Amino acid sequence: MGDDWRERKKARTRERIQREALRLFGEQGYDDTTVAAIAAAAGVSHTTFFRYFPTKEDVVLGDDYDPLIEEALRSRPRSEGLVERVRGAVGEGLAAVYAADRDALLARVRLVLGAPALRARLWEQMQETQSLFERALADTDDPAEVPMRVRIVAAACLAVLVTALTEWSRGEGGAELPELVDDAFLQLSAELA
Amino acid sequence: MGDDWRERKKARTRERIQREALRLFGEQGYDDTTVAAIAAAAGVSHTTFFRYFPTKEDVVLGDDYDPLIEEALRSRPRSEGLVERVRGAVGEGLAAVYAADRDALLARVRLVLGAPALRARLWEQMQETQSLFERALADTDDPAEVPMRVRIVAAACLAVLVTALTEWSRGEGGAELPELVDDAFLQLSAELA
DNA sequence: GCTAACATGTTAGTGACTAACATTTCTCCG
DNA sequence: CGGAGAAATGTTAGTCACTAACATGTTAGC
Repeated sequence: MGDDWRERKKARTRERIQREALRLFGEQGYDDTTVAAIAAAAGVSHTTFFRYFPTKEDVVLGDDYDPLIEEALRSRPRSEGLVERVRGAVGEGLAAVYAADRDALLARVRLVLGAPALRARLWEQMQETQSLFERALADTDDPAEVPMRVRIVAAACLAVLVTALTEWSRGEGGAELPELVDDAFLQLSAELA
Repeated sequence: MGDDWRERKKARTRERIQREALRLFGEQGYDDTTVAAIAAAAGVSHTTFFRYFPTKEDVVLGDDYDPLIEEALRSRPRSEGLVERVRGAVGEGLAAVYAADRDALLARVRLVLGAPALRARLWEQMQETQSLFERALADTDDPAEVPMRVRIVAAACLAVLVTALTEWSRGEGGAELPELVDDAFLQLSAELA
């Protein structure tokens, strides 16, 4: 039971660090906020910061959307085309996240796309997401079994997704994300018909 | 005329730094090679290194392929579909580079895809290439004028290109790059027809 | 209360990168 | 030829992300 208390305390510390970090990033920008400053604001030492977040980028980039999307992807009927399956699954997963966290999500996307260091890490993270897409679409767990065709579609879909996210983050409150994403996939399909 | 000599000397120094860097990267890996070691091997100080290359990554990532592809893209007939234009232009540009530099290119691609830090920068560079693709395809110089449809296609095409490059770099000498790239574009088109 | 586990802090280091200033190396002109 | 002035290079010292070693505190369970 003491473990519970410990875990709760750690979780609170983690959240405090993240909250202060995001606040400072918003106030002075990502690059101009040092890890030392975040640690100080959260009342911990910089080593503690790194014990909770392996890198400065991880404070912003960590999320758990992947399992959600994988689940949605795997449960799509195989009768649909590959792009169609991705479009459906992403739309589904997105709707949930979007309804709950729209504003926070927008702030985060803007932060990430605005800071080169974060953008770079985003791509790296996307690579993992893509690998997950591929395995889900190819219905396997072994990356080596994924056929080229599926890899190509997965790569293209992820790229389209990022394009929609970018558009959303730049938009002046005009279009909403789920709609933008859906449109983007449709336009990709339309282009080649 | 003295300027000529100066420029030539600078060019030689630059090449010496790059050559030593690539050699060391090959021997001990990217991460385990410090800038100080590269500078020492090239017989310069580390500040001089940074005067020639703004970052360690730039030693590997700089190339001049973009203007080549832009030229090829802009001179394609507008009657073709967007993907078709990209496929043609990339194929054209690639053929030239490939014929001259195949082995060096392969080594470079392997190095980049194998080192996370380099991979991250590659995406950043790709973003610029994508912006160039978009403007060329949309026949404009103003990024704001590029329609969403073109942005989507450009993003998808770049993603497909990288997928082909990845496959090539992993391949055991099997398929050759121009062929892989061409196939990849065709498979993208086929998927949506 | 005592002790062992665990979280945190301190200190010192590495490595990429920058800025300020000193030094060398040319170039060009008188 | 020789010296003024520019351009390239070196030296030094600093910042910042991140790591490792070790010390200190804090809690858990007996």
